[in-house]
Amino acid sequence: MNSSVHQLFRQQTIGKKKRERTRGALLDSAISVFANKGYEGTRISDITAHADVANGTFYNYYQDKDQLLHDVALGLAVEITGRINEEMSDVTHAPTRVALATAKLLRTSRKEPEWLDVLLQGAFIVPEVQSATIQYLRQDLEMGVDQGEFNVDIDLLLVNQFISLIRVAALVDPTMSDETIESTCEAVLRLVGMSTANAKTQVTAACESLLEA
Amino acid sequence: MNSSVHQLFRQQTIGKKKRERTRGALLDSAISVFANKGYEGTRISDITAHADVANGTFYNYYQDKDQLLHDVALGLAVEITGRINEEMSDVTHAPTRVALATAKLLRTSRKEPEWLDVLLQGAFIVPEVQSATIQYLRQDLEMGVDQGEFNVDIDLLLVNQFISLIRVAALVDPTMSDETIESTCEAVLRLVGMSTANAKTQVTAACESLLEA
DNA sequence: CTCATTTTTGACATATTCCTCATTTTTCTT
DNA sequence: AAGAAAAATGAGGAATATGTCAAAAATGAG
Repeated sequence: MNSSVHQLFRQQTIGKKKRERTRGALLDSAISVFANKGYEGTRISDITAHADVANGTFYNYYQDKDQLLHDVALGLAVEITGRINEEMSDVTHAPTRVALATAKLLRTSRKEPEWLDVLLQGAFIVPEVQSATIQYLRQDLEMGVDQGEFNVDIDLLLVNQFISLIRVAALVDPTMSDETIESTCEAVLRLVGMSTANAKTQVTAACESLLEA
Repeated sequence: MNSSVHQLFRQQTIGKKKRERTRGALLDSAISVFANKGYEGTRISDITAHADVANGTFYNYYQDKDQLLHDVALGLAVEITGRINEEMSDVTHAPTRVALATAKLLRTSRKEPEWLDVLLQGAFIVPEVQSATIQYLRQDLEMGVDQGEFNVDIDLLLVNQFISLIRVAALVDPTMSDETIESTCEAVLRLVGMSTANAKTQVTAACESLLEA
């Protein structure tokens, strides 16, 4: 059991009391199991087995799978969007921000495929996770419209279209090749109304700045 | 039980022997139950109850849920793509074809929301259904490139991006308002590299021709 | 209408998962 | 290191699902 590499939540609970450490183990295990079996397909016992704890231990922390998904996905949302936003704090050009954020997100998915998978599962099931996920994206999109770079109405449908393009990348190419990342970045820029040529230019620039970092 | 309105498969088996009629009832019921509970969430007993047959009857026709999903989704794919293609046999302008096909598909979803839902579930689970779904779409996309209207590489990723935009429409707005349909049509045209303005024009024209029909 | 054939039935044995809780084990403060 | 509090345990009862099959019912060809 517990062949995970990530240990996101366990990292966060080192030094804390036993209660928080076990919770971290459950959350980390949930990431792996949800990603591999899908939310519907996972059994409570899958998670406890993966976390190397007894069956009943689960119920000391959560009442059901829903609550666990909520915590896991929200934790991932905070972690991932937090990281990406921090790294882009000095970028003010909306197309660059969008291309960079998309590329960074997909890069994360290459290193930790389970994270994006579970985050997106959560975003489509738990409203609160959806809000958290959408929040920053919507800002950048509206910034792009204000800057005259994006030529499209920003509404709930568009934001969801955007997210679904991210999801498809992970689905079609789980290895998340550079090619897939670039194609996806270009696609999201076209979606928001940029020309193919313009999108290509932006993505090339953004990806170069990624390599430097 | 059996409050369905569609009866797609039962229509196809009127006059046939009992065996085919029962199979049709199971297939129609599967559409409703898969759509409402999701593939993973449905139990064999949900389907037999909905079809007003005994539990064991299911096993006279299928060995498991997978086979049923295969038949249901493939049947829907054939039915839906067949209808749409027939209605567009005289349209040779690729952007018009793509806008029209998208609008027609989403119109179908407005009248029979369960059809598109189950078709797409199948397309993401059963490879054969995915092929059947992609087939015509890919032709039209390549035609658009040849005609110099679409400015993008047609690959598996793009086709899946296209399909995911369809799916999002059904997810965000299950009532499938005219606004959602038009927005989605415009989005798919932008995805394949058309300008926002150009996409709008094409969609307006296509939707007008829909109203005439 | 007859009756061989086809189809349906539903109780049942098997299997899975959920969730509880009395007991045991571990933690960690003093 | 002691011992009260916190946490983990896992056996087992309740609930639900699966797949089988001998018997009953319906079908439809002649």
